[in-house]
Amino acid sequence: MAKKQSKKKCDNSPVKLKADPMAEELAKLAWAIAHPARVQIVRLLIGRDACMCGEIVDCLPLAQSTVSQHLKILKESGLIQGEVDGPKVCYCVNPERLEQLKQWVAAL
Amino acid sequence: MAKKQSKKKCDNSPVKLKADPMAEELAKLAWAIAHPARVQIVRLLIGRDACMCGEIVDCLPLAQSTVSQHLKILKESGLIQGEVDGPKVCYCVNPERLEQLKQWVAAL
DNA sequence: AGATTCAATCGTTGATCGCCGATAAACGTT
DNA sequence: AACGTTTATCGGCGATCAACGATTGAATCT
Repeated sequence: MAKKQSKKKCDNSPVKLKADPMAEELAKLAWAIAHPARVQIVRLLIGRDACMCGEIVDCLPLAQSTVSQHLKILKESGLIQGEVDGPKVCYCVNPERLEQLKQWVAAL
Repeated sequence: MAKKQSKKKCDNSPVKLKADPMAEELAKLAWAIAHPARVQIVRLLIGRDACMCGEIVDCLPLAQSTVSQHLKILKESGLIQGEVDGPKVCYCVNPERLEQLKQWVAAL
């Protein structure tokens, strides 16, 4: 039987969805804020423009090493950046990257 | 010296940042799209309004069971919903939830 | 130099993810 | 009732996450 045409792919493209670089980038950014602690860190930094690492630790019910891990993840995503200020480290958001996240989500 | 008052907590609240329900909710939504495959699924559903599960499977280079897992995660986040249509299941985005994600991210 | 402070890193542990094949469950069809 | 189709779930595997304490590294202050 002619039967199952239901085997048609989406869109009529014969191949799989190509590895979408934008999907990967968005996923990476979303992953950065896919944890309550990281959301709070980002919002804290946005609200204060800049913040010492120690203050962030004091604001969260987590160990210093754990917070440092989250900061590292956020830094790797590009959402935040930290510059050394003497013995301390001052963190702040990367506005462009944050804007990129906002636009990509808005464009969904 | 009067010394550095830098020992001050954030905001001047003596306690830790309270468990922020909004942060958890946003993290949950972000987590839903924190994987390239799930981003592609969401975009696919947005672009087509609705899509059978089988079609989604055909669009991704993943096993059927894996796609089903991703769909389950997306469903649990509320971003998509699926209604049974005979032996098949028709998935579609939940516009309100998607809008919520957009607004929360935009409000960052 | 020595002591102190601050932050990053290391090493460990338990939980979860992401993937798969295989199996089960739901439904329509013959 | 038996079959085929479609989707969800189960079990297993390796990899990664999230958390912590302890240690190290860098910079400042006595």
